Amino acid sequence: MEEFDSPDLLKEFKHQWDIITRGAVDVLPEGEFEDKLKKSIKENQPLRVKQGFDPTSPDIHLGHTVGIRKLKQFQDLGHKIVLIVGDYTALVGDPSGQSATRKPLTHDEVMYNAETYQTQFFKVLDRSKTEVRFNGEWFKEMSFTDIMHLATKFTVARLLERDDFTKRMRRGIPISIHELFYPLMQGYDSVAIKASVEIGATEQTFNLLAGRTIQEAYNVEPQLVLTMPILIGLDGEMKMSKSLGNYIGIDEPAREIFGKAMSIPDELIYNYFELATDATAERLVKIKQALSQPDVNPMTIKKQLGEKLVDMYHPNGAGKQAREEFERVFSKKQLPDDMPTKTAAQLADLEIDPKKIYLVHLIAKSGLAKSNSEARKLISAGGVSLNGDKVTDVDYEFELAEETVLKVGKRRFLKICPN
RNA sequence: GGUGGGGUUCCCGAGUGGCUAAAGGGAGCAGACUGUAAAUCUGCCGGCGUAGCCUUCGGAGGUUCGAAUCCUCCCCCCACCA
Repeated sequence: MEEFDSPDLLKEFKHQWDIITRGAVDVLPEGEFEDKLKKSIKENQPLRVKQGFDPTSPDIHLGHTVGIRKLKQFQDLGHKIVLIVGDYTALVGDPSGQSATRKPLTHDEVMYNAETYQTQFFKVLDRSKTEVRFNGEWFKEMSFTDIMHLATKFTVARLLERDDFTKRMRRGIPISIHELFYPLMQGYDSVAIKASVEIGATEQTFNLLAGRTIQEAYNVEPQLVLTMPILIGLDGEMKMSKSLGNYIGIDEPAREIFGKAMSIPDELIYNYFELATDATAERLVKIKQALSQPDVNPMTIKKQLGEKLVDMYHPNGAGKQAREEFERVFSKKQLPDDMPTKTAAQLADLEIDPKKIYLVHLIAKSGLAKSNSEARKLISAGGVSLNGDKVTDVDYEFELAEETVLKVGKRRFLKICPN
């Protein structure tokens, strides 16, 4: 244990420790973590806190923000944040939590995603205090000998003992050799940037700990590991992920963020407050209490959640506005404030004749349905209306004479006007 | 390397020459009821201006009037053997 004589230092440590461990699942190894933090404070030497993101999709969602917001807390405490954009690891694909090999991305896709990632990161983090590194920086320099050397640091047995691999083996789903390299690559990132702490979701525990092993093998002081809970997606079952489509993207319009928040199962309300918002400990206690009272409709609290989430990623006041709009559109079944609009000329561009609009085409070509067949199904299911009048005739055609509002399902709108 | 068993639509899984765009379940979408929650019920659930066509049963060829189904080669998974 470090000697910690000054009460000021001790107070600072307690303050930091409290913030850092809040919401975390594991802090490994605990004693070592405390010592390292104390040393950092005493010597005024910030920790290098790392988290990596593979730019496999263009959207950062609330699931990612669980880790990013933890980074932000470290940042606010004066520590150094190092974001790794995994341009090379993305080409391999992290097998964590995967039931099948990820499909490889092209370099162009990766670079495009990496670009949009960065702007999204800085909706939470302070750009000027963040170091962003692409891991291609070191991987593209490695020779085959270097790679083989890296591969000697880990045994097959250790890699295969992971749950993800065990499950895949048992179910007869292929595992490619290159996927075994993922933890090694992630670990080597920690060597390259000399990470002192790495953050990740609990499913990352193996990779994070592998980082320690690799660092030691390369004579770098092993990093500390901090794991955060996995945020459950909108379906209430699976982890939030882009590929499952059960996510709230931080770049989404206010209305979407709010609407999606409203669609989560009630049991997840507290969870979202805790993991995805900056609600204070006192606020969380109040929320928990309110949710346990039978006379409180969880919907009201869910609305607070939606409002909060919108405010985090949109200008102030957007949350309230989104809530009001939601109430207007869904509770009172009125029209939204603003909706996508197409003029006669724009319709003509879509090859729709404003004088004789074939409803099926209008729905499909304006993107309110994926295909004509889909549009037809929606019409015959009674999910389509024009100016509030339900249309059930699949062959319906009409002339665009006045401003008309097309509604498809509960939440898709399109306004079309003659000029 | 050998022998045997497998690979079916988003997922699981039935189907072993035409009746098969392919049973059933799950997921999803829409409708009713609601709080865009849950539960329940109903409909849809490859594409095309709905008419027959086109695409789809690991991949590529072939047999046949006709193939998810038969043959050949290849790829992948599993079991046992080496």
